[in-house]
Amino acid sequence: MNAESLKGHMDMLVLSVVARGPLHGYGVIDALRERSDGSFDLAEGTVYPVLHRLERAGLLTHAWSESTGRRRKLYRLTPAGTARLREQQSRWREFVDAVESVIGGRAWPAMA
Amino acid sequence: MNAESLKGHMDMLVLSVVARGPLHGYGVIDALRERSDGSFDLAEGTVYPVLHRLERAGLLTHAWSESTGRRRKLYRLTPAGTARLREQQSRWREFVDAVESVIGGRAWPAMA
DNA sequence: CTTGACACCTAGTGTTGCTAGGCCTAGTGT
DNA sequence: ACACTAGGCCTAGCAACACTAGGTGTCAAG
Repeated sequence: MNAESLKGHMDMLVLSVVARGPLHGYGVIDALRERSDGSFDLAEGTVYPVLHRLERAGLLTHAWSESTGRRRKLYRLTPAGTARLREQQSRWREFVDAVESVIGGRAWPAMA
Repeated sequence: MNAESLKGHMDMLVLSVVARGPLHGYGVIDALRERSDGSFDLAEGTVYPVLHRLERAGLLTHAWSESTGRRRKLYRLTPAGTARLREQQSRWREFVDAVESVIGGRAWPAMA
């Protein structure tokens, strides 16, 4: 999957998977890879900065977990995060519709 | 429409409208605005660099037109541009599917 | 004779996802 | 004992990109 296509949509994707239940960084990566059927196979260096940014923005909070002896930073949505997710999903629909109507619309046989 | 969402998709959008027939810069802007029903209302400073980049990449060529007394740079697709457009559209489908299955998919496998 | 639409252009900015590294612990070989 | 992998966290710097804010010039309308 091309890197650039993700720009501007990462927040929504991360918020989406965290919305289903508390997750730590690695868990977010796994969830995105699995739910996208392998399409989104992100590096840690991609995901961690996103989590930090979202937390700084007040959309996520974290709590440390040591249960397994391994330290994990479990993130979950704040109410603002839930609201933002809903908003971004509706923006996403509009975006897809707009793109589809540009590339999809009927036209004279594309030539050249 | 948020700026960041467009990243990585501009090329496809511009190629798409030019594929319908030769267009100059302003024409591209108009076409995108109209076809997207106002969602994509781009500034010249956004579109011109894209056209130049696409031409440098061999996906577009231009010819000057002076017919109306106004100089216009009419762009059209090269064969490579047509191929790239097709490829990007199929990538677009995959991208949309991947995103949808992340945000849409049903919640955690109730998992026993 | 100024205003605004049309038509072109570019240097610089801010955001963003990625690369490439680093640190630490737990388990698995050998 | 030692190496190696996987899990888990992190950040500095890079490159791409869309946008801002400016510029030049023509033409029609008031």
